[in-house]
Amino acid sequence: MSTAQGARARAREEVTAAIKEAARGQLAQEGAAKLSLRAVARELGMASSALYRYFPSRDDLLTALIIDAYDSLGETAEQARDAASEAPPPVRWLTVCEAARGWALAHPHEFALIYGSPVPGYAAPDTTVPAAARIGLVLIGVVRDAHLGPGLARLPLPAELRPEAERMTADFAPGLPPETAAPLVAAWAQLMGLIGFEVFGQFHRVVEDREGFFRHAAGRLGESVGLTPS
Amino acid sequence: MSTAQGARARAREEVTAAIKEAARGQLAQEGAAKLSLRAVARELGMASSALYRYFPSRDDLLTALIIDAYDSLGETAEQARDAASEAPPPVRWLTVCEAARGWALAHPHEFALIYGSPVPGYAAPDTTVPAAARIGLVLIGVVRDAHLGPGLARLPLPAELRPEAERMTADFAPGLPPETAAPLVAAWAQLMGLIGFEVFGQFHRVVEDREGFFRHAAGRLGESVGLTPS
DNA sequence: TCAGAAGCAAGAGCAGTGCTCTCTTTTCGG
DNA sequence: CCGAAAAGAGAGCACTGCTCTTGCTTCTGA
Repeated sequence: MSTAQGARARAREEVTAAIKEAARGQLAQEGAAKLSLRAVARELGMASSALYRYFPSRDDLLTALIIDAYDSLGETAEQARDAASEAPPPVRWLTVCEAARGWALAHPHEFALIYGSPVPGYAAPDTTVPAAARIGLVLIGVVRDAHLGPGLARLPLPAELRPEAERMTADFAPGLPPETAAPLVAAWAQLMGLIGFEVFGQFHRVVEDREGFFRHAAGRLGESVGLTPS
Repeated sequence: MSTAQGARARAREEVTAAIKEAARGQLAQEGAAKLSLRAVARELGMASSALYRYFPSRDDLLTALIIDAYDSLGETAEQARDAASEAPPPVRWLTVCEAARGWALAHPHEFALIYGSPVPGYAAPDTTVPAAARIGLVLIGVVRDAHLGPGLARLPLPAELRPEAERMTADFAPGLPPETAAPLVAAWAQLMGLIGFEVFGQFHRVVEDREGFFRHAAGRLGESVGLTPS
């Protein structure tokens, strides 16, 4: 945002970016647990204490990296959606899912940062929420497009879940039939479960044809939210 | 195993158990990242160096805790299955799923240890594999029972995934129709995705009726492997 | 314009960590 | 009973996050 607002502010932004860049490099090599402020400072040729002018603590640096990771994943998903804007919704759904998987495989430690165990304290701070929502919004958008067209199947909804489903649609998926809200949220979590198992090595000696397996599973996930293949 | 084999060996087992017990306590309070060997030693009133007679490194202690956590979850799942042995397979599936969720909510840090980001190095060592498989075997067993009875729906299987599906059934789900193998593995990963999202706070301000939402999602997960509700 | 305020960098230092080494004590087996 | 093996204790190394103090630079407002 507001650039060219004094040489000092620009320098600050540049140093901040450099710190995050170096930290991201360490993250990719060693993982979040071994990310060291002193090593980052060493790589940048500055005193470790100077680093605290930019991030008040190690956890704050990690939080910044978390937000960046959410944004990076979200942007990847958005690009995949836009690139497949001509395709029918089920294909677009699969494209977005595969883009998310590809991003996670390319950035395993960043994926672990956002969908693995939360490292700082216990729960992630609220500042991460908007960035975290991006990929969810992409998935919702694909389903909404299908609903506006003719291609969304109706799903059964147990009576006791109806109030929750209506609250969900009102909160973050307006214009969608309430029956799809819960399956959509579930599919979001399940998609990350599939990706996480692959990234974290849980499929070791279990799934060999990872690509084909994921295609199949993600396709069925799309069906579970009402996207019927042609 | 081999107890009463000399007082020395028994003392060793006791100390080993005490170390793991104290470590588990720290894990539950602070999380894996802040588990400190020295703090464990302090709590037990022994020198930190003495601890290395029992675990050659911090990561080895963590690995032991990982195996115990897998076993604890597996045992919980097995008990739930046995307690519902009279119920029809779809109900038993749901019972096992809910038991897994309950265990994870009761032991969030242990869940994070096994299904969150792998802490030591990158991938978990092979010694964890048998313990990790336990809950998977429970899920397979439920579906197999349904197959031996009349209650398993046939699923479509894309031709390009057939070899992989047949390898899977041969490897760890003999006697099951190949079409269910891939959905079963996917359901396993997706179940942990659902639980993980709830445990890690990803459903914050998204899902309110967690219990009902999970019931619904887990039930549909059962359907996705062919378990048709009565 | 130019002093004061604010921002920035650096170094020393504190408390804590994982881990290794050496030394002493205890315990077991032949 | 005695030598060997196991266990414990303590000092110490290199590292960590973080704080405090000390200078220096840049910006700002009277």
